[in-house]
Amino acid sequence: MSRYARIYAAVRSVPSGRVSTYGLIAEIAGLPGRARLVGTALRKAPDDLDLPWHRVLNASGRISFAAGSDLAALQRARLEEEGVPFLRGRVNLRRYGYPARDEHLDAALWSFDGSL
DNA sequence: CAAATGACGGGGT
DNA sequence: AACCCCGCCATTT
Repeated sequence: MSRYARIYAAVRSVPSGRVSTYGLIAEIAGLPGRARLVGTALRKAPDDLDLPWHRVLNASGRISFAAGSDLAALQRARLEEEGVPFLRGRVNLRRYGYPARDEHLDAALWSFDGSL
């Protein structure tokens, strides 16, 4: 399985109404420390894959697209649409982050491997 | 092949 | 919080 395929699978594992981060997605995909690669993979992702790319934020809970850009507006709109609120331009990862503190990373890894 | 680029992240100021 | 700076590394010039 290619690195991109694992990244896409990890992105698909983020539930609606929750958000993850580039770094966490990389870790779940078995590519620790390669947050930038997640961005590269999402940029190159074919549209027909229908990935929930909008659920991936940076480590500060902020949208990584330039403020005011169309993509930034779309990402925020899609997140708010599924119940993820923004406070002063950022999402509270404590509440909406996936995997949450009690949903240990090991558990996320396990379910990820099982849903391949 | 060398240099630049970037949907990142962490540490320091 | 807001910057700045630097390490990271696959991709693209």
